Amino acid sequence: MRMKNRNSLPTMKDVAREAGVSLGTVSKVFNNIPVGEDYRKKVEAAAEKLHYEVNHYARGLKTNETLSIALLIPSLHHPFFSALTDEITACLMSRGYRNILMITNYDTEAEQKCLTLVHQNKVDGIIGLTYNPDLKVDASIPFVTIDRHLDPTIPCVSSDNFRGGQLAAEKLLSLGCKSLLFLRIGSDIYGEVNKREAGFESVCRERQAAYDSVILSDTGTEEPFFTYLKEHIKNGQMEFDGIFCNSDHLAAHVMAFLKQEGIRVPEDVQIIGYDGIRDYYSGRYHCSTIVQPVREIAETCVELILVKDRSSLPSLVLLPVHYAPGGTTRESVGS
Amino acid sequence: MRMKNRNSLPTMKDVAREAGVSLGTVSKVFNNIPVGEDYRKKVEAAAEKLHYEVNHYARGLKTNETLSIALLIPSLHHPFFSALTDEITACLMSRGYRNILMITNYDTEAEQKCLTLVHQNKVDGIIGLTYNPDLKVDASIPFVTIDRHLDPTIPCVSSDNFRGGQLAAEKLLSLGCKSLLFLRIGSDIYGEVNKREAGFESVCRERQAAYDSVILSDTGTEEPFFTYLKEHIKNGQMEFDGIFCNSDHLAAHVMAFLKQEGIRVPEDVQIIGYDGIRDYYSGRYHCSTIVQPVREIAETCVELILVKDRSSLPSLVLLPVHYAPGGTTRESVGS
DNA sequence: TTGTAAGCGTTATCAC
DNA sequence: GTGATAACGCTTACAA
Repeated sequence: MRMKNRNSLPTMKDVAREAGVSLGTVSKVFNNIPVGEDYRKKVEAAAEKLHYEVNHYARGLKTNETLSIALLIPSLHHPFFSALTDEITACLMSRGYRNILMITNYDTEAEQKCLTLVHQNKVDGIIGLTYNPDLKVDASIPFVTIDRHLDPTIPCVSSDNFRGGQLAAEKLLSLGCKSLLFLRIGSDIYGEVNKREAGFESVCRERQAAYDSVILSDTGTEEPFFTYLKEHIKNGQMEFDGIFCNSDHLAAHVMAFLKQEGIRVPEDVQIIGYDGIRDYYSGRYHCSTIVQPVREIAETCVELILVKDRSSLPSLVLLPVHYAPGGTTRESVGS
Repeated sequence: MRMKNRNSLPTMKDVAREAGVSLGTVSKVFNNIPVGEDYRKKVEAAAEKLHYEVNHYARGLKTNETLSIALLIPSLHHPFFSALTDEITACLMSRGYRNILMITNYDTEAEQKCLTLVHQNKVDGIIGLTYNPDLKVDASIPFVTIDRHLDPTIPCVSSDNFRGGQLAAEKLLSLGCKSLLFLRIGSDIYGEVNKREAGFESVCRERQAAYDSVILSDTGTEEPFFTYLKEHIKNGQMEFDGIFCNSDHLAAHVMAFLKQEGIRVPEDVQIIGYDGIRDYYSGRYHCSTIVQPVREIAETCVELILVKDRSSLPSLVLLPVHYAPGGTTRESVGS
């Protein structure tokens, strides 16, 4: 058996020689193209013997298919992002695709740079959870976004944020709250996530419930919330008795502040967050929350990115959310 | 300008034609091989105009370099794994490499299967945090493991587990503990992680402190610990006053159990865990803990995997840990 | 220096 | 159904 010049691996040519058939036949075997049964056997035996594996790079060069998808995600420190990444990766793998992971660190420039990197890599598609409102994406490569709209031709997958906001308001009201508050901090750019507020407010208005909302653009500090909250504490009594926070993360910070101010949760004020990722250590939710269907979001992204005919894709797919109690609401009271 | 047959992207040939130079010259420009200044200018202009990007697949086919590294990790739900993955990915990207992420789900077969997948993909190296004790790895491809030993020729990167165990014992003793306990649950196969116990015990013996330890193989339940602990509670009083848990995760479960039994932490018993990943929501440690240097581990893995001359690699690299109080120890007492 | 041409390991199009 | 052979887009001797 001849060794190739490099320390290199066997090629189809080697398999062909070993099996005593032609190169083309070997290729057909590995592409499930009909071939005489005896030939197939010989090829398979030879491949086995040589430990042959098809070279995806050579194949990709010919077919323009790489069986790999790039995922752009801001960070894996956020449990929602890491859960999403986990599910997307698993889902891709189960379909024979590889995930090229790119961490963008919430940096709009990094996002754009990743796209050119990925472009060089000739991936078959990109799934992106990004913050750059005017990300320049190459129309020639399949793209799916999570929570953000980039272009009407690019499908966006998200949880049903509007419904989530409604659910939160409905729940707080049914749990006996009389005066509601919505708190949000995050990116200024418009995304699906903004609809949480709209859903929340629609219920408040419909039921003629008192409510207020405070929206903070993402400056890195929640201080303004605390200033606001402080102004609304009179005689150690909170003016609001139900708070819907845009995320579980924000809810955690608000709870820490309230504790420090001597306001009890859920006795004095009930809180609902959004995301619904369970704490890894305790297995519990961090707070009562609107749970995002992480797996369904992941599966939908993967399905959409792999669709061959991209002429008639949905521009938006909304996946159902549900409410889960997590100790920051008084479930026994209302329902 | 001629359009290629497919909807395809410009190639070096196109750039060469556009710039009025030869194919080889274009290649040289993109590989930083000396070329006349005026030629370089022309090529760069043409590339810019055509939005040319080099095709990594074609290049990889020639050079046998793919600029991509595969990472095998059990899951991203575990905060330590997701933090590690985040850092490794960022580190790879900063060096112009891509991360092909593979989730193995703690499944030894999946681990092996990933390796063949990755083999096809012709990655330049593999970083693996795996559980399969007899993983068959191809010696021809650079490999670095985290926390496990596969083969003396394969570098293993880990935190200094022995020192971590020592630190935990030293800390508990200096905080006034008289009777120590070590608790561990996890994979049976021998890895660096096992040294936590040895370090802990070495200090206990040296200082002639009373201690016991309970080791559980990973059957999915911590019940036996609780049975054991229960047996050592007399009159609502715990026999041990200092517990070192193999992980923060285990510490969390032990704490939950103790709370349920009416044992107070840290008043009655002090607890130290291992890992030291801060809670994303509160920014705090989950417990007093031995902190693993996640970033350093990531950087070391990346450095080792990219080393060209693989003839003289260390077989083991231990990175320093430190202790961090996290509310489950009585810091004021001892130090 | 710059251009030319021979592969890298596949797939795909032909004749046979 | 099978076997040559020409691409795919690039790197790299080697020739000019």
